[in-house]
Amino acid sequence: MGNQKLYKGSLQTIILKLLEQNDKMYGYEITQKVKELTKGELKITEGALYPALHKLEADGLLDVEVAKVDNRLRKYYKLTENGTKETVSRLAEMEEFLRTMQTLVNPKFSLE
Amino acid sequence: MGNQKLYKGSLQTIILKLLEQNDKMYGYEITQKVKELTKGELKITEGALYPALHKLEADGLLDVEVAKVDNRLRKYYKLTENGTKETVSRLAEMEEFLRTMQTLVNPKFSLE
DNA sequence: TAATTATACATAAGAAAATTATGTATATAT
DNA sequence: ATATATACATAATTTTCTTATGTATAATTA
Repeated sequence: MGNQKLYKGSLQTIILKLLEQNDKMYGYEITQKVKELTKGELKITEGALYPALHKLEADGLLDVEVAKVDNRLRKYYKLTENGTKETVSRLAEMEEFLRTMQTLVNPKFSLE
Repeated sequence: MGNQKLYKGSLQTIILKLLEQNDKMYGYEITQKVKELTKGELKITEGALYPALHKLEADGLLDVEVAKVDNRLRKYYKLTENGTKETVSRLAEMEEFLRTMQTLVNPKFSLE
C-alpha cells in the first residue's frame, strides 16, 4: 500500500464492476470483497464507500433494497438498467486508462 | 477521453517517469510529450501541471533551471538524487496499482 | 462476564488534486 | 491584422478522498 491515492477516481467503477458480477451486494460486503480480491492491497473506507453508493443511487445507476439479517440492517444495491449500460462504458474507459498508463510508465509495451 | 478523472493522482508519477527518461524537460514540453505518447488520450492542463511541478520541487524531488530561448522563458526541471530514488518507488507503486486494477476489472487475468 | 472485535450503517471536517477561468507575454502562421 | 502556438502562473471551485466520529447489534476473547 501507500499508493492509495492512485485509486482516486476509480471507486465508482470498481463498485459497478462488482455489481455486474454479483447481481446484488451490500456495502460492507463490497469492502470485504475488494479486500479479498486485491489480497489486502486496496481497503475501501466507509467514508469513501457510502457517499459513493449514495451518489450512484442518486444518479439512477443503482437501486437499493433494505433487508434485516440477524437483527442487523443491510442495504442491498443492484444495477438499474441505466446502471448496466453505464457500467459497460465505465469499464471501457477504465481499460483505456490502464492501457494508456501502461504505455506511459512501461514504454516497452507501448508499440503493440 | 471522458475518463480524465481516472488520471487523478497519477500526474506526479507521469512527470517523474518522463524526467527519468529525458534528463531535463520544461513544462510545456511535458504537456506536448504526454499528448504525443498517449495519442491525444491524455491532455495535461496547465492548472494541473504547474502546481504539480512546484510541489515536486518544494518536496526536493526536482531541481529547476531557468533558460531563455527565442526571447521566451523556459524552466527546465530535472530529478534530484532524492527524486531519482522516489521515482523508482513511485513507479513500483504504479505498476502494483495497474496490476490490481486489472485484476479487479478483468478477473480473467487475476490468477496469473 | 467484561471487553474487544466484527458487522453494518452514516456523516462531517479537512486535505489533496484536479478543472475551469483568467492573466501576462512573445513568436509564428494565416 | 488576427489567430494560434509557445511558455509561464495563479485563483476559485469541484471532486474525491481520508480521518474522525457516531450509532447499534453480534460474536469472540480475555
